[in-house]
Amino acid sequence: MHDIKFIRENPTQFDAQLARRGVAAQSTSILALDAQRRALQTEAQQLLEQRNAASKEIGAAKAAKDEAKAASLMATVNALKEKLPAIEAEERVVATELETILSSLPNLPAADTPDGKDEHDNVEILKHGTPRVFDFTPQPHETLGEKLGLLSAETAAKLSGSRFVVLRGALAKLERVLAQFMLNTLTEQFGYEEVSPPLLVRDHALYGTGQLPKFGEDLFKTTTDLWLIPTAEVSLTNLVREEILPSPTLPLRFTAHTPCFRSEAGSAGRDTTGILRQHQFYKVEMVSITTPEQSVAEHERMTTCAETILQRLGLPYRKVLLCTGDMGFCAVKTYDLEVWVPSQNTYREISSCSNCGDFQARRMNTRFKDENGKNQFVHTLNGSALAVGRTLLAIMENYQQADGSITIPAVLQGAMGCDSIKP
RNA sequence: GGAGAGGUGGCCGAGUGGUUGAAGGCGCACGCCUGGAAAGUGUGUAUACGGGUAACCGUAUCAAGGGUUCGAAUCCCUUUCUCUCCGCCA
Repeated sequence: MHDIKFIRENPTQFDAQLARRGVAAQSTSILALDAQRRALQTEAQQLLEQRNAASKEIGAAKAAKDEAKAASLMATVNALKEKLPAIEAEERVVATELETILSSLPNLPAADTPDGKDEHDNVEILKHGTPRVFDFTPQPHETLGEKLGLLSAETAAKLSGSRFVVLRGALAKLERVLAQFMLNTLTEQFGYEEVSPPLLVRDHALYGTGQLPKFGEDLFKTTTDLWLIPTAEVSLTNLVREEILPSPTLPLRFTAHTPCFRSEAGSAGRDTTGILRQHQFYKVEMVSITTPEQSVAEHERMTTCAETILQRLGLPYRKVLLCTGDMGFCAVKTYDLEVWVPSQNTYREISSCSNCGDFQARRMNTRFKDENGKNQFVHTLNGSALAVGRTLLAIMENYQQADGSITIPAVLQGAMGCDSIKP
C-alpha cells in the first residue's frame, strides 16, 4: 500500500518510480481523487459538527425542561440530516476507488534496484562454487528418482493430477532431513525463532502480504473461504499484523517449515516434469520485522543466511539482483539465489530474499514505537532458506553418480544415517 | 455442531440513551517531599484523519460493519473473536 502523503508531496517522483516498473503514471488521477475525497470529508465533518453541537443543546434543553426549544432544535438537526447521507455515500465511493488504485499498484523499487524488463536484465552479483564436470551425462532428477524407485509423478497423478510427486524411502527422508538442517541452522546460528503457523488463512492476511486483491488466481481457496498459504511469508509476516511493537524488540526474526500451495495458473507448459514446479512443496521461510533503519542491513544478512545453507550443502549457486521488471509486487529490492541444475545446464531459482520496506506494514497496520514515542510503520523482509523440494532436486542432480546412486552431502550424513542412496 | 456468557484506553475495571474520549485503580512521565530511596503528594498520560504557518480547532474510534434516534459504549441486526458446558473428533 502506498502512502498518500508521499504521493501528494512527490507526485513526479512517484510516477517516475512506477515507470521503472513499467506502470503508467498515476499521480494525477490519484491526487484528483484524493482532493475530492478530502473536500467531501471536510464537508461531512462540518455537518456532523453542527449536528453534534445541536444535539448537545437538545440534551441541555431537555434537562432544563424546555421542550419548545428542544423541539425547534430537533427540526434544524433533521434538516442537516437530509444532506449528510448523500455526502457520506459519495465520500465512501471516492475513498473506495482511491483505495482500489492504491492497493493494486506495486511497491516502488529501491534506488539500487536495476532497471529492466524481465529476468534477462537481472544483474549477477556473484557465483559461488564450480559446477561439477561430469564424466558421464548427468540425468535429470526425475529420471534418477524413478530409477531408484523412490520418486513417482505417475503415482501422484492417480491421486492428484499433474504437478505432484510421491517421494518414498530415502528420498522422503532426505527431504525431511534437509528441512531439519535448514531450520536448525537458522535457529541455532542465526537467531531465528521457529514458528509452526497456520497453513489456512483469511483473506485479510493475504491482503496484508500483497497476494490479494490482485493475485487470487494463483492461490487455492477452500469452501469455507479460507485460503491455503502459497508461502509461509503470509503466516509469519501477519504474526505482527495490527500490532504496535516496542522498538527494542526489533528486529524480529521468524522461520517456519511449511508446505506451500500454488495453483500455478499461467505457468502451463513450464517445468512440467520433476519436482521443480509443483502445486505443493515444502519451504523453509525466513521473515524479519525491522525498523526502517535496519532493513537494508537485515536484507543482506538474510540473504547471507540462505547462502550459508547452500554453501554447507556444497551446492554451486549464483546470486542475482533482480531488475525492476522481474521483482515481486511488494518488493523494494530482491536477491535471488539460483542453484546449479546439471541436467538443465543452468542456474535455477532456489531462494528469493526481498525487502518490502513499509509496503506490507501499511497493509497490515504494523507499527513500532520509535525513540520519540511516535508510531512508525515497520519494514518487513522475507526470504527462502531454502525451497526444500528444489534443494532436494539440486542434491540429487549435483551429487549423482554414474551408477544412478546419489551421494549424501557430508553435513547430512549423520541425520540420514548413510552416505549415499543406492539403487 | 447445540446451549450460554462475554469483548471498554498500555493493563485492570465502572458505566443500559444526553458535556463520557470515556469514572476509579495500576502502570508510565515530569514535579514536590527526602541526605538518598521507598512511601506520600501534585500534574500529565490514546490513535487516525481533516482544517490551520502555528497555537489550536474539528471528525471518528468502547471487537468490526450496518441500523434505530435530534443524540448510542449504552437499544436492534450481521459478522468476528474469547470463555464455560454438552456433542463430535486427531
